[in-house]
Amino acid sequence: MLDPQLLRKKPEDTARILKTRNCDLDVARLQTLEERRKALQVRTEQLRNLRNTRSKAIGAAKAAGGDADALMAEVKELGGELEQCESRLNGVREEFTAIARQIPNLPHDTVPRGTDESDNREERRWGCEKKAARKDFTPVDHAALGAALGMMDPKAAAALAGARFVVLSGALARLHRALAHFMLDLHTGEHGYTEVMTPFIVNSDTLYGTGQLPKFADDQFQLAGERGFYLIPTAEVPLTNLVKDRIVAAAELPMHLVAHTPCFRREAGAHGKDTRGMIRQHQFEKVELVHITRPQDSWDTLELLTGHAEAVLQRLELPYRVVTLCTGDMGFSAAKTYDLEVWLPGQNRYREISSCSNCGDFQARRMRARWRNPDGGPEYLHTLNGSGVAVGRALVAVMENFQNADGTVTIPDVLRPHMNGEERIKPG
RNA sequence: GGAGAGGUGGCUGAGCGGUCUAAAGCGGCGGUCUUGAAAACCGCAGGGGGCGUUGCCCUCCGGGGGUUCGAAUCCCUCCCUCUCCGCCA
Repeated sequence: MLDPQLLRKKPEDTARILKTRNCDLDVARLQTLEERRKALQVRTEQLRNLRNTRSKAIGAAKAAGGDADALMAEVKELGGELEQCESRLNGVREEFTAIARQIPNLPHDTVPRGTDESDNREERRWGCEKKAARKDFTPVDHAALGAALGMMDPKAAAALAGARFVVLSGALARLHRALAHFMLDLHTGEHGYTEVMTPFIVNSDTLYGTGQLPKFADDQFQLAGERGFYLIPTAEVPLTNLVKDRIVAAAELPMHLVAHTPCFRREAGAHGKDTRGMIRQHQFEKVELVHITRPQDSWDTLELLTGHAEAVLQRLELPYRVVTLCTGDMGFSAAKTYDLEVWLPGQNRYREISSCSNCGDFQARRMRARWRNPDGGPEYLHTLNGSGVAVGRALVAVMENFQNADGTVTIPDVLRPHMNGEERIKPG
């Protein structure tokens, strides 16, 4: 959520910036609501003050043994007007917040303006020599490789659950696990993260905190029943919400958290997209990095976080590039996002494998997550998150980049300790 | 699943229809004393919001709803915690 003061005091400026994010703000409506709110709130508080003082007078009169009938009649009448004012005020407030909670975060000054991914700005590339060196045969995609190895079975998964699931087996299942373990070891051992294991089911309040609700309800898997449970779409949700409704001590900051979790997504708007292979699944695993920082530290932290995600790809020797998402391509809660796109020879293109964002105080405001600033009062925290990295897509990338002409897959050096020291995955 | 007990400020914990403007203790901050520290004593301290912003006011006792002139206190409901029993990886 944006600072409501921004919407109240500078609606035009805010609307102009939001326009670059394909978001139209109804400035006139907001101003009307704000005028009504002001008048109603002042009146409501006056009435409440009157009621409180009169009610106390009744108590005092009764305690003194006097007669309070006249006062009681007066306060009863007052209560009627108060009730009316309160309900009108609530109506105005509800409409205001209903609008406010649908508004995306404001982009940082360094974010390129644009409408879609073609306007994203490439920052750098890594590993291109390696990419060029592997042109001695025509690479196939991971789905074909996996099928030939006999270790990747979308048909079996379809029979179990439906489309957009996969069954892995043998060395490929193990490689998947090895990737997750390698990433966790790297982030906890060398990058200083604290490993966290969280619920994979959360309530609606938690999803609201990170911005998935109310606007993106269609992307979530909701569980049947009255409890309002959802499967997490990413570990960003439980990790970030660890500070929900808290005022954390300065000494606790910054927080660096990592979790390996499954992620569940409806992929509601993606019919017919990436139907082959395991690029886009309803269930996938991800190692997620979350930072909770003081406001003054978040921009440096975004660079640090992105570096940690890049380190994963570098150790795996996977060619990639870093792009800054343009205003039109950014996620709802982000102020700035770097995507890491890994090279997939089977598709002959770069595909997203990590997304690192600084959300500023946007999520913190929704979560009421603050810290005690020694120089002042409580202040909203800044939150960042990044994939470090998507495990399923990392498996795809390793398979396609490390494939050999004979259909085998060489195991990257850093994964071999997790693979019984094996050097290759062969059919069998 | 059955039975019961609870959710009050950073923590412990009193209050159970009207000076609650929430006792008291601990912890915290400031001061007195001291070479320094401790002890003792004195004082200050929550979050959110509004407005005519040296100040005044509203709101918050797990969430929501209700009763009442008035609710931390009574009623309904949901959530959470704890104890005992049963079941269970």
